[in-house]
Amino acid sequence: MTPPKLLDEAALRQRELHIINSAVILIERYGIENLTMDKLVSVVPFSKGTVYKHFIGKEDLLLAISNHSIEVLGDLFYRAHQFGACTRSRMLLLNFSYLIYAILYPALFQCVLCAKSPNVLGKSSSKNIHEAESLEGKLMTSIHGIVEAGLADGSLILPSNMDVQQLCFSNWSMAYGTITLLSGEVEQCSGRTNLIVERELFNVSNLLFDGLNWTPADQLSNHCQQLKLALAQLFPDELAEMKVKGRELNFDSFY
Amino acid sequence: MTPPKLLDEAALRQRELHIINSAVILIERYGIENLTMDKLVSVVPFSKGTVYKHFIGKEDLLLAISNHSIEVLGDLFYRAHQFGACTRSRMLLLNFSYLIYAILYPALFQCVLCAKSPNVLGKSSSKNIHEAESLEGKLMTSIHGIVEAGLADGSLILPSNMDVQQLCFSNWSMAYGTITLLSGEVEQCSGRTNLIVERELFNVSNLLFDGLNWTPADQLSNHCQQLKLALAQLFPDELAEMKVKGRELNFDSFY
DNA sequence: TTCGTTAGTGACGAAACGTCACACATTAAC
DNA sequence: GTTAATGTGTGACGTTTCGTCACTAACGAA
Repeated sequence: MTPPKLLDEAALRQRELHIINSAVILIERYGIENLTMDKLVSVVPFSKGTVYKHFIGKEDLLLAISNHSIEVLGDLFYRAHQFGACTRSRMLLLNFSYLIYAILYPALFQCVLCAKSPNVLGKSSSKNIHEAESLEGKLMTSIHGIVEAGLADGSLILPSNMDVQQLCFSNWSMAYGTITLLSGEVEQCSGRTNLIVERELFNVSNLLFDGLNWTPADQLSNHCQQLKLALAQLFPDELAEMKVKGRELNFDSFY
Repeated sequence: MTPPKLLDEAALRQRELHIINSAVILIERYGIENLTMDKLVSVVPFSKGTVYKHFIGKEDLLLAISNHSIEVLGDLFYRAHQFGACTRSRMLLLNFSYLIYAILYPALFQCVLCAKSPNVLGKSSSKNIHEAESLEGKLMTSIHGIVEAGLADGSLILPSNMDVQQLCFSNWSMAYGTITLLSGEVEQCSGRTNLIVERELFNVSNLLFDGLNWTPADQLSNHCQQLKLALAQLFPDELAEMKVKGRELNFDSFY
């Protein structure tokens, strides 16, 4: 007796996306802290049992959303990576693509942050955990690519005590810290009233690049103007979406 | 009829600390994801109603733990701030005190990270939220102090397009990102197998300081040796505790 | 048509949260 | 000492959410 295959991969995948999208909408509307499986089930044209066929639990669902989000981010990174500009500019663009992402898709960004907590990882399927690892690796390849290009054309020289991975991580952790603390999705507290995330990201990035002697270390006003133009070229749709949302990047307050 | 005051502040505060400490022990043993109010109540010599007199809910308790943790961290920062060394070294020491804290008190560090999520802040009492703001401000004063000292003695010059707060934030976000991503408490995923948190923190800090032209930019091996000695002087108890835990800072793999 | 397998369902039990009606303690007044 | 009034402490209980599982429906092969 041959076990019949009734459901194809594609349909399953599509249903999974449907559930994920519905969950994201709920998160956008009511906040991630109020997402419950019962609410999700009531919104989705499937029963609880079916939803639990796809995700072993609420946390597994969150991780799946996070993975989906990282794919979106990966696309932005890739575009920055292959843009036609000097390597230092491209890395700056990549950092700003991260910021655009955090501002434009706050719910997704939040899911990614939440998915890093042991709370979530500890209760997720190994399948999704592995996928998360793989996807994050993908993100890193864009960063690696820019660094390698910089090393190749001599605009960047590896510090004697660091390898490529460490250098990539420096940039990543810096951008991560800045955006996480200032993007406003992690609710803001103390005296940060005068900090503007786009300006600080610009400053911190350039400080790091200067520390690396990454050339060309343009005059700052040039650099900023250049960034503005490149972003308009690289992420026209995203910038338009931001305009609709009423949260445009503000480059005027830089000096 | 004068309303009688039966309970003094001190007793209340002491009981609150008792509850907080019990919760921390539960988190250390079973993980933050498995902390439940029922378990906590069963461990503590008070009833549920009493516990809920102190904290309006589970999230409020987490924020209270976070606040308590930030006090501990504030002490480490303060010691780094007033150490007798050049300002650049002191900032590096401060960053490392942050790392020591994250390694030594993983449960506390985790609570602080969790408390930043809207999940928690959205359900906490305004009293604790305000306290969180105030405490974080306190942390910042140690960082500010070092920067101001550097500016005063000329070892650090403010970049033309940045103010003191922005400069402080640069260091903070950088250290935050590095330690958060690598300290191992936020569960690690992808190809970070070759990254060693103490080494990367050292590198990223120095890159940032170099970008700022923060003097003296010692020869690296010197700087590292100096760091090791200063840490032993500043945080002898903490380093001893780390030894007991079997997780000593490893300075040998730096080059 | 029948049988075996797979997909889908939603009622249900377990677990956790937070509340509240009540009990107990303390002080003030007489 | 008794009573009244208010502060403090309790844990059983109602509610919400989670995740399961016994059952039904749908489908394909024989």
